[in-house]
Amino acid sequence: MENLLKKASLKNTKQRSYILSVIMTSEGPIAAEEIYKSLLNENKKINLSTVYRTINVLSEKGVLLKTIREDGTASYQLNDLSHNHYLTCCVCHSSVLMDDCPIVELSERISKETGYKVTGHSLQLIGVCPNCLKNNYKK
Amino acid sequence: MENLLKKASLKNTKQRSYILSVIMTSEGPIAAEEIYKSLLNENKKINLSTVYRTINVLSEKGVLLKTIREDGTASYQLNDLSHNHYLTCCVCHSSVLMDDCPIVELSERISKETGYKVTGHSLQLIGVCPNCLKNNYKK
DNA sequence: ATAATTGCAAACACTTTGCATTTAT
DNA sequence: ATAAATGCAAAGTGTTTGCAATTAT
Repeated sequence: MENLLKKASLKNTKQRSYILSVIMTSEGPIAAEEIYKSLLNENKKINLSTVYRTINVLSEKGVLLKTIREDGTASYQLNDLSHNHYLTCCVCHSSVLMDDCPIVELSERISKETGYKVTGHSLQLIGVCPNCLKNNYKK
Repeated sequence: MENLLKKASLKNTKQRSYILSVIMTSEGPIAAEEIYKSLLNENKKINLSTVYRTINVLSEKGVLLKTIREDGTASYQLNDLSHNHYLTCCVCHSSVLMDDCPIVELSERISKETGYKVTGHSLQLIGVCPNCLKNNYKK
């Protein structure tokens, strides 16, 4: 964890390690407010701005992968090979996590085509869940 | 265009057709505010709320594909086979359009696995553009 | 020592909502 | 006729920012 911070050339503060540990133990991509509340629950005092600033810098540095949910809130997870994406129902807004990511190969191809160094991505599938299908798209 | 509205069982109002025509002639995914300004430029009077309400309902009905940009603003395009995705630089926030979409096949597989009817997706690659690479990630 | 980070409060930007009026079916 | 859509203004929500105080190197 200190490694991650060093790699990003960021100072190792207790707030940052709190934030990282929440992200690392989270089931899926997690939003700023959720990180914040999770820390308050553990009696780790922190300011919400600090959470925002930290996840921003970490995702700019490529440590975190930023995914924006259908409602526009940003969520974050470690930028490793085993990260997840959501499939979200556009009727009832429920989500399921998909268990793999199809973008890895694509990234390399696009890198060559554009000259960009591709460091991450945001992917989310939208659909209608079985339940809403059954109820004819009624909420 | 009236077809699209009928398919979504929505009334055919002039505001809606204005909005659709802007989206159809746009280069890539376009945001609410941009649609709004584009219409004002053409002296088509419309309210920003109407734009928001229209694109929301159209994307819920699967007519539009909603993509959320790295800054959290939602952008919209027709949900057809030839839609585009962005590759955005996380340092200077410049974007390029990628010229195809790798998600079509994935969608079918996920449909079978989850029971969801997959109606769309949001994909965006994040990276560092050639220029920012050259400047060592400095803005 | 000093440059980076944090907390706080205030500002911001995008988006949504309630309600009265207008419009398409 | 009536249910849906629009305009307006006001509120909401997630996020960012300026600045003084604190902290890691």
